[in-house]
Amino acid sequence: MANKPELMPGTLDMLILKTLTRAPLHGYGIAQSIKRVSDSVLTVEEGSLYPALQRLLLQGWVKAEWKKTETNRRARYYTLTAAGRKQLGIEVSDFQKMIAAIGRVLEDAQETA
Amino acid sequence: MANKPELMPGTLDMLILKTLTRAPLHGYGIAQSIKRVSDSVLTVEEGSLYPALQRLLLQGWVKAEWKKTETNRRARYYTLTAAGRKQLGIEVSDFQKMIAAIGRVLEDAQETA
DNA sequence: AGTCTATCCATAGATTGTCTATGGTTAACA
DNA sequence: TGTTAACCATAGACAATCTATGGATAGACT
Repeated sequence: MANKPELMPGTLDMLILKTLTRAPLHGYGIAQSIKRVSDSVLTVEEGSLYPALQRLLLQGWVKAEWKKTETNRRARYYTLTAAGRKQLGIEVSDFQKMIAAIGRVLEDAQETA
Repeated sequence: MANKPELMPGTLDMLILKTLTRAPLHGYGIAQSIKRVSDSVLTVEEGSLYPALQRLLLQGWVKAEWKKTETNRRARYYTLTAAGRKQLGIEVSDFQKMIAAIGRVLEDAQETA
């Protein structure tokens, strides 16, 4: 309870998949992108990122291949698969449903039973 | 990965605290209220609820007392404390910040680096 | 009288997903 | 030469949820 999480549990896979809709990226780049786009509110630690990528690979939602970066380094690039794109849709929809429901609880003044 | 969670991890304490801003309630009633207000999207299982209430008690965010319900049953009523009210404010604010950040990632078309 | 359902409490153990901590390689630059 | 940033990855700790279990009692129905 001492430290605030930098991420909402359960949303990481969705964030990664969404990030990959724009272009294939390596792990490090994914983490940077999420941080940048979220104005540094969301920070993906490497200890969360790489296990998550393994999960996504296993599920077949992304595929990976080793390449060279523009800076001449060896890196593993991840690409969204068709199944991954579909999964992203499901996750976004579930997420928005959840958020809306939580919103109803937070905003509710006095509901009628 | 087979079953979707009925709750977003990390939001339960907030939902409970919010529910108690309207009136003191017993555990069972809290769960019912959350379910009702959220149109059954959010379901708090008893195995999540009671441990959560213990946490909240320990933190001093709620206090409890045994009473009789209108239906003449023995139940433990929880009341929000001043500290709990403050904590709720913090959690809501953090939550909204997170949601906004996730929204930026999900909506983003093409950001400029 | 007996049984069923809903109301109410609570804990134990499994599971999941995050975190921290660790350890490694290599390009670029001071 | 050493330091930093870019990259990969795993192990183990930890937190929060779930499932499963167990119990008690009021009220309705048979």
